[in-house]
Amino acid sequence: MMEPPLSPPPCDISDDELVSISVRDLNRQLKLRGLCREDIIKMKQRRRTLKNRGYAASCRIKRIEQKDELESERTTEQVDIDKLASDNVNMRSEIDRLYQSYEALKKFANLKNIPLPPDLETL
Amino acid sequence: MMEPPLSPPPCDISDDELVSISVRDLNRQLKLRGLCREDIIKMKQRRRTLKNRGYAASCRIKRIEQKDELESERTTEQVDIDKLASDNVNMRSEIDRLYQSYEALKKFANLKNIPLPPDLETL
DNA sequence: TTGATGAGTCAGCAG
DNA sequence: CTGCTGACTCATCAA
Repeated sequence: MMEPPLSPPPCDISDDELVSISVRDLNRQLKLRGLCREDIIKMKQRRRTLKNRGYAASCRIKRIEQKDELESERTTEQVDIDKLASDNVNMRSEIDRLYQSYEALKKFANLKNIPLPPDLETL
Repeated sequence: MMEPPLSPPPCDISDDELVSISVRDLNRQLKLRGLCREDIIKMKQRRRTLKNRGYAASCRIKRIEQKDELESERTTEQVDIDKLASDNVNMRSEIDRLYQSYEALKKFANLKNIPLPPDLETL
């Protein structure tokens, strides 16, 4: 987007080269080409600025990724909740069904005047 | 942080005044003070820049709030999951307990040679 | 020095 | 014009 001034390169190193080269090699190149002190300082500043541009981009990407991650975790959790809630409903009717069966047996015993041992009498 | 140049105000309106005043009133003030065309343009640009500063701040705050919101929703969901899972465990043992009781009654009937009606015989 | 991030500036879009 | 947001620059902090 803002591929702006930064002042025209005082020397013919491209941005891509400049950011990827090591400081050591940069110094070597600069000496080799015989740049004046001012130009060397400018070149180093240009390098730092280019690096910062990259850092800013990473920072933005990271933010977006973290947001996406949070959202997908949220979605996953929602799925889990739905599953658990559905299991709960099923179990609740299972409990009811078992309870009714148990009560039916007790009622049957009562009808037939069959005494039950106390430990079977109660839940 | 960067409470920077923007060039010294070509006139004595403070930043706060300048951003809050309406365009209409600003024009009135500018005319009243008899500023030249250039200064008027500069003043309007300064106003736009100040507005942008505020917009940028809102934008950052909004981002943070949205992130916080996502995180708290995530926390809430996690609490829900824990509760549902715990209910689940309890119901599972409740089911087991009821099943054991039911089976105990049947075993008792069997022991006593009491025939059960078919609809009470099965779950 | 390197990398990350808050704040400010500008471009460009949407309303 | 107003407001928002992406990209860039700079200051500043941590490693």
